[in-house]
Amino acid sequence: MYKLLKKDGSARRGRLNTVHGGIETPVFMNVATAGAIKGAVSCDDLETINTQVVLSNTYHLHVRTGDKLIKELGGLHRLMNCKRPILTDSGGFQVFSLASLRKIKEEGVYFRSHIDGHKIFMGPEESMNIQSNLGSTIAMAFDECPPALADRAYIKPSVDRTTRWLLRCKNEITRLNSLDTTVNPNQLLFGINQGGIFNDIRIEHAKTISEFELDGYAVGGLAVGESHEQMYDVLDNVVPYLPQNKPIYLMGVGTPSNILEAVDRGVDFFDCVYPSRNGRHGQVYTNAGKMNLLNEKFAKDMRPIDEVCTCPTCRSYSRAYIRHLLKAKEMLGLRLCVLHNLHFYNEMMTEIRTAIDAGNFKEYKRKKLEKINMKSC
RNA sequence: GGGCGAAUUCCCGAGUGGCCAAAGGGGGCAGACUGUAAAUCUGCUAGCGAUGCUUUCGAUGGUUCAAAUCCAUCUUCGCCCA
Repeated sequence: MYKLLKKDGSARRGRLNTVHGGIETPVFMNVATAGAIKGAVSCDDLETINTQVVLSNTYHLHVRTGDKLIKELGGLHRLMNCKRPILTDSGGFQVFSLASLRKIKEEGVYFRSHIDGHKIFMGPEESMNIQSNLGSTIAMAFDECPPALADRAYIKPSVDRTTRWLLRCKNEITRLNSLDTTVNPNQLLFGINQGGIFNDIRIEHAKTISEFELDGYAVGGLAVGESHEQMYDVLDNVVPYLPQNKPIYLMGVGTPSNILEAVDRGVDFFDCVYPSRNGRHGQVYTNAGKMNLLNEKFAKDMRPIDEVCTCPTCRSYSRAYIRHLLKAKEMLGLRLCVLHNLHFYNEMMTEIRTAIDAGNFKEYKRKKLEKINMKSC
């Protein structure tokens, strides 16, 4: 399945083969929570922005429009007309982000729908069933993502429960994959390491889940309130204890700098709402730093967002035009920014892979960080 | 020609003697956002030597300790009658 092709320091070049095609790593997955990348980006657009993997969400698709219907329609790939691998998050993050609307129990989590308030129960088996119905390429284990600042007394039992849930996830997906009615009987399962910022809990948990022989391992519960230094420290400590012959996924991260630092610590998979959400809010990434296109200084700026960018947006449109569209609240403005940002991220991942292949990742990272942290914008 | 009504800070609009530099929108300016309850949220939006001072509610003059608010005249804009 996963092939580690080359190491450059701790940075890894690899390939994960799936039934929906190969994934060259390190990779940034483009977030399409509710079955679409927000900003009117279609699966056709993925070709022009170099997307390899799409990420969707168990909870959101279950609540609307329903995983059973999606299965009936042939699965999420068919529904979205997506020809690339799709990873589905398990709903574990919603245990964190919908904290005010849920109650955690041993059997699972009781949510109140953020749409209409009705009660929803989701445990490991439910999450696996939903993800199986969606037929995603990679399913994530159902975990609890506790807040970064939670104390030891909260984290320890939470992590232990996440471990018990992982066993239930594995058993359930094994059962589901064996049924002849399954949309994607080759669905992969990634487990998730937790432990807050407590390295001893993290390491112990990493060792435990390493024995589950999963298809990949994620580090979750980061970038949820702790500092960058704390996050990097956790990675330094935990990544070495995860199976090195499997892909390693840092969930929900992050900024371009975060990604460069995490690749340098052995991480292969990433996802983050930043490029899409920030794009919708007019903030775009360039090789000369971040830029808020809503700023007045771009009103007469007829240059493309990034002079060296080859994305569909930069090939045709100016900062002034996009600023105008954003001000006029035209959907096209959001779309152009999202396309640019995703292209920027995906392009950076290509550069990262090229650098690792060439054995000069450290040098590449140093130069890239210099560029993207420039304040000239 | 006569009658009635209205004029508020960039715009709309509340306020009808002191708690008013003046609600609330909009617009403008800036910031935030990390497995997306997020095309969302937050802050600022008369000026300044700034826990105070100055100028401001169509204009001018007046009443009052105190006026965006009361009075007079004027100007402009609506509506109605001729």
